[in-house]
Amino acid sequence: MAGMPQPTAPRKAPGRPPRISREEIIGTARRIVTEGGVSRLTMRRLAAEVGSTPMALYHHVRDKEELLVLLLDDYASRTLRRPELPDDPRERVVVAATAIHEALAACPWIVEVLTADDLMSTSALWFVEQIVDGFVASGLPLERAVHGYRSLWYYTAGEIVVRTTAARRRTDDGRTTYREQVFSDLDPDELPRLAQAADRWAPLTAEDTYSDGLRALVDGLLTSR
Amino acid sequence: MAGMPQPTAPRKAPGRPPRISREEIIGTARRIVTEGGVSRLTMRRLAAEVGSTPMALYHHVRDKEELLVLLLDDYASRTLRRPELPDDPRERVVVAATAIHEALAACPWIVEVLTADDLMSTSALWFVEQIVDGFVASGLPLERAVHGYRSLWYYTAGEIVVRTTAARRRTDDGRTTYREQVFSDLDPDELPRLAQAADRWAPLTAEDTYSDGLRALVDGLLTSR
DNA sequence: GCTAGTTTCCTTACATGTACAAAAACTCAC
DNA sequence: GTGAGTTTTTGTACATGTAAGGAAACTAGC
Repeated sequence: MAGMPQPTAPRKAPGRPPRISREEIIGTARRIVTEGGVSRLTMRRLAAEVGSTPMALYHHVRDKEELLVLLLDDYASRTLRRPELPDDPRERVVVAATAIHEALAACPWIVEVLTADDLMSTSALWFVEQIVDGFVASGLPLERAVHGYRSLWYYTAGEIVVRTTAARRRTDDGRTTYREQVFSDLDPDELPRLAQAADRWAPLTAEDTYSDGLRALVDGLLTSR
Repeated sequence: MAGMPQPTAPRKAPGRPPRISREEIIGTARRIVTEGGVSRLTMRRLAAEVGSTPMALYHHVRDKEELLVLLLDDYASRTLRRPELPDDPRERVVVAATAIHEALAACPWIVEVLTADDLMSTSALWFVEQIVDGFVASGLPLERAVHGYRSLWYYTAGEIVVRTTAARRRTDDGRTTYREQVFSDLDPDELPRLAQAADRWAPLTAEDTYSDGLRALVDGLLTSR
């Protein structure tokens, strides 16, 4: 039995044996991001850190965007913890959506990836299941339940994308933005409500109203017929 | 009167006279985008088309992102038409939000810019006013009305960003995505609802349910206290 | 005219994502 | 062993956004 192939794997695959793996790439990418932020994550740096060349990465990952999606899935799989769900199906939906939102809001990089059409990390599927099931248990037909989940996802992804981008713009530079300037000279005759709210606009839009809107959306989805 | 400065402008500004203007830049950028899509819009091409150099653009525009924001405002100002608004304040909100959504959905470039914290083109302010006013007229205090508008914006921006990105991914390549693959082998015991909906998932999520979700959100915002 | 000051523009340079093609490292059939 | 086939890696090259510094074109004061 001495001439046997490696005991761990029969070793049949032809071609040049890989020196790096997708897992290694993702792990190193995660380290780079947690250490220095997502802006430090370049294909060249990543390649250097795994001891390879930039183009070698492209045999394990289609492009940088896919790498970020994989990073998001990786992140979700290791931070998403299933919460205790209440019995009331409506509350179940709210709690599951809030859990997703909290996890995503805590990792504000990957905003670009949030534009994925779904949160389809395997570990996130449980949450999607709970939401859809909560809708069904509340009386919605399955089709409406899926649509309801979609609406929640639009709202959740939109909230995070909009808020983190706004925050990024604010820290980028202290220059008066075009938008602030628009608000300073409003015509109270043409736009009375906005003029009325003008000075309170910035603090108002800075408030965290995610759960308010979420509850409203869930309520609306469940009562409309 | 022969030695007078130009009749159009007294000409007092010191410094080298500009050869290009922000308006010219935006106009040319709009032409490039409408002719060849947003992918054709590079700083170098834009500079060439206005007869200048790339870096000269940066004296009229902070960076490419600001250029895109300006393009969006430009687009909004010339395509947003104020619709007839119904008397019922709730319907007013729905109609105004739908108008914004339609205009934005029709121009799927600028997805990146949609992540702006608001739609603050001057021409869009009227719509924001109608939404806020509709909420107030329905009995919400101003503060809640502004929050309501915010929720609508999250939902609307999220819908457009998610949907257009999904569409882009689909046309990019016909390869089986990771997400499709996840759905093909679901454990019906752990995720019964998803397994139940699995084969219908793609068509279901392709349906346009914006107005359903919008109505639900508005209803929820108006009935919750 | 000349100099100083100001604004706009241009040249050069760099970091980045990634296309393309060739080289390298392996398996298998002979 | 040799050659064909396959997969991974590498080297080179290009387009892009944009930072940095200097040149150019003007005005105002002398």
